[in-house]
Amino acid sequence: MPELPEVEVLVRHLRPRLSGQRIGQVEVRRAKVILPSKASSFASTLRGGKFVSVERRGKFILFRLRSIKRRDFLLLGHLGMTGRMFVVPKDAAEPKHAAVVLHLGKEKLVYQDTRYFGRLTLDTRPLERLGPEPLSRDFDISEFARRLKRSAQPIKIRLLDQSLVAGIGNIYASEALHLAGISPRMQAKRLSIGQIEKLAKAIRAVLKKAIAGGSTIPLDWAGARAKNEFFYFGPAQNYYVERLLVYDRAGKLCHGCGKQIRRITQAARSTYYCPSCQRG
DNA sequence: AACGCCGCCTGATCGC
DNA sequence: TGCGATCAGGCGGCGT
Repeated sequence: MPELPEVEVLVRHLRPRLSGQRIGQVEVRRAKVILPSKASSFASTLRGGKFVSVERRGKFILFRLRSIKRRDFLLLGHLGMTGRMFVVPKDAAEPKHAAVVLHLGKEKLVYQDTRYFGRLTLDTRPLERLGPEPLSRDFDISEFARRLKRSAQPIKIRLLDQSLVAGIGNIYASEALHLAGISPRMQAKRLSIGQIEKLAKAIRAVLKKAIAGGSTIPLDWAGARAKNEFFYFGPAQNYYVERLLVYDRAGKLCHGCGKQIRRITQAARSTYYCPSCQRG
């Protein structure tokens, strides 16, 4: 799942490749990903627009564009479960399930999404619901604690709520809880202040480390040819999946204590943890 | 208002 | 071997 680190790595990759480029023809191959815009208005709004900046907010990609009339507006991207973005030469073959193609002269930006859960849209309302950025100063521990204190849900489930903290998904929720030594099953309101502080630190540490390690996202489509395409990072040196501590490691040994990692299901999602290192 | 559950999608895997 | 059934999972929407 593309989460904050994957999106950050992708944004850093796209930024120099897109800034200053002007959009020509706009192809919407799968209309649902641009909802609620209509294909015609989406295309006419984008056409002629110039990329001014590429930023990240939570798991969203913010493309700031400047129209011919020098009016700035945002194009919002979300990768959902299986979304990818590639800047490739204009004549390059396209991957299966290319949902939107923005032509940029000698190149093109391809938004590909196997399951079409993602978005590339002019509707910026989803940003209003987001909680603080965990890697910025906006991430306030006392507010984090206050919100956790009023929930009886397991902490793992709470961490997936984007209005609590923006950008954490299924992978890094498990990873952060492991690093903090907290059981994913523990009710949010039962965490001590000490545990909450430890968790906040762990969240930041895990996300930073994943960004530095290149996260788990393939940026180079030509290189993404492994059996499980998502877990292949083009240039082999940045292959962060191998450094995940618990995620997708059921039955394998915990690096901390040597006992087996366990997989459980919470709210219909897989959670991985070490029952020995993460008690409570 | 917190919380559980469904539907959206496709591809991988499972069961017969 | 082949083919249909099942499952995964971010997130919005809806009902309680």
